[in-house]
Amino acid sequence: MDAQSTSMQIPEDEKSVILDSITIDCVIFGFKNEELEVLLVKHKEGISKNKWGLPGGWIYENEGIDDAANRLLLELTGIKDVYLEQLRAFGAPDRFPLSRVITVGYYALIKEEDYDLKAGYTAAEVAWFKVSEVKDLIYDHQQILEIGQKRLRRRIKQEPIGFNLLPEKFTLLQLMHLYEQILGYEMDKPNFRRKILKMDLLTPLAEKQKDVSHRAAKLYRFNPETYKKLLEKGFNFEF
Amino acid sequence: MDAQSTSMQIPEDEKSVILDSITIDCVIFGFKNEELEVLLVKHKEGISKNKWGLPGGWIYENEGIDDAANRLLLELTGIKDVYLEQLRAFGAPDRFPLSRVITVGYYALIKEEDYDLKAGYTAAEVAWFKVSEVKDLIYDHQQILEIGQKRLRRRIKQEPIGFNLLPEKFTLLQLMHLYEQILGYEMDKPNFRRKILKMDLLTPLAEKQKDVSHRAAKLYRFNPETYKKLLEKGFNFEF
DNA sequence: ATACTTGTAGTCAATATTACTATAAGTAAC
DNA sequence: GTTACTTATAGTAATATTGACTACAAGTAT
Repeated sequence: MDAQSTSMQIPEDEKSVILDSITIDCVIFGFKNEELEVLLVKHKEGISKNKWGLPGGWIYENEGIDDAANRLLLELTGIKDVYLEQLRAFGAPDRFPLSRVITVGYYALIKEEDYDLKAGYTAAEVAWFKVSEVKDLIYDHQQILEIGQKRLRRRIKQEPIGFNLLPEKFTLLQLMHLYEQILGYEMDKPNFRRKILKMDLLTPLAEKQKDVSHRAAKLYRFNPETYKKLLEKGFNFEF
Repeated sequence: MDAQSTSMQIPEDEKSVILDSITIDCVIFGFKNEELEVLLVKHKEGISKNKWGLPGGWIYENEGIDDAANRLLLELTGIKDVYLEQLRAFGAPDRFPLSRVITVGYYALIKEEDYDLKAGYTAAEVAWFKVSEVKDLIYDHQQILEIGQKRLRRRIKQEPIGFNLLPEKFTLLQLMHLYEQILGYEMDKPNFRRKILKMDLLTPLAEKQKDVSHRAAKLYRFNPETYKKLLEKGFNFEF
């Protein structure tokens, strides 16, 4: 979202407290039906009317950019304490056609189950899209999305951040599918299982999957203590 | 370098063509005498007079931020085509005391031998410092430096970017020392040699080291073709 | 000639990876 | 309930990698 695209919505007296040539845009990833998804908003006004783009907004003058990104995310999705990391600044001189605006890209990982579409915008304006099918976003948002995907791919190989996309309880196969989806290649079930279990990162639960038409798999929970230890020591999630 | 700190140096008629609340700051790494170094400049005017900070500057209104970073680097060091990558935007509301300025951090790797200190500034204003000894930089530059180090540490484990810090011809031990310096731990010589040679990333030269008071080591050159192949396929530089 | 320093080669046990096969535990169809 | 089907989970075996070493080569300095 860029300054001019929706500036009519901002009352005059509020304009003075936001920075006017820097915006924030968020790539919000979710995972549903074995597919990586991204949350997009449809612009209502301005030159990008009726086109889809990344959710974003302005930074208040007394607010840090990370704080601004967290606030925008809360305003949009109604959830807080999500995994959120800055991608980088995007500043091609012609990235926004009406004036020189630099945007700071962020990417977030959320559990789709926790998220209620109606919390912020109405359903007509915001929706999940399969990442693989997204195209023709406004401005340079397609590029920001790509950089976000690239970052996610890198991160997931070194930190178990994938857990932010899954429900609390999940099966090993779900986790493996998440990895396959993000990394873009297939894996071997027994090998994946062995490697991830040896890391001692998952806590097995007494529970099992329900309502599946085949042998129910054991459910696991992510073990944050081991995660911390592994982070300090450094490790490799390559499969 | 922030807007106000040296604003007196900019003629009035040039002010209009730069962006006024965004700057660029560069962490320029070098490697000399087995130590990782960083290039700093001493501020001459403004509130940070006589204090050391990262070299930086403004972005022209018709210039992309990556272009601006490359230009600033050329102006400062006289060299181009260096390894340069954006770190991220730094935007704490109080990072610059006089006004709200967001800076975009970059980090560069250069071969110190290629660099002539006198090309840009005079020797009194710019100097190399051992990274381990740098402290009390202006504003949030200490943080930017740390983030730069962290990024370098990460990158060097996945891409052989270390070559950008070494001279064209180098010995295996020099390369290993570079890794040790950046990663902060010691390595085993025979094992390092074996692993890196197997990657087929180095081209052995007929030449040997000169003027050393011990057995001269063979010199190697970096092989860019293998590098490309390895990058596509993905690999691990962990030692 | 000897000590000393660094380069380079090689060894070997432990561990990890890869590509599998095999079996267990369920559901669904007949 | 027996059979087919699906997914879960266990195990195996060849191969490659790692990590901690030893040994020796090739120079310099005394």
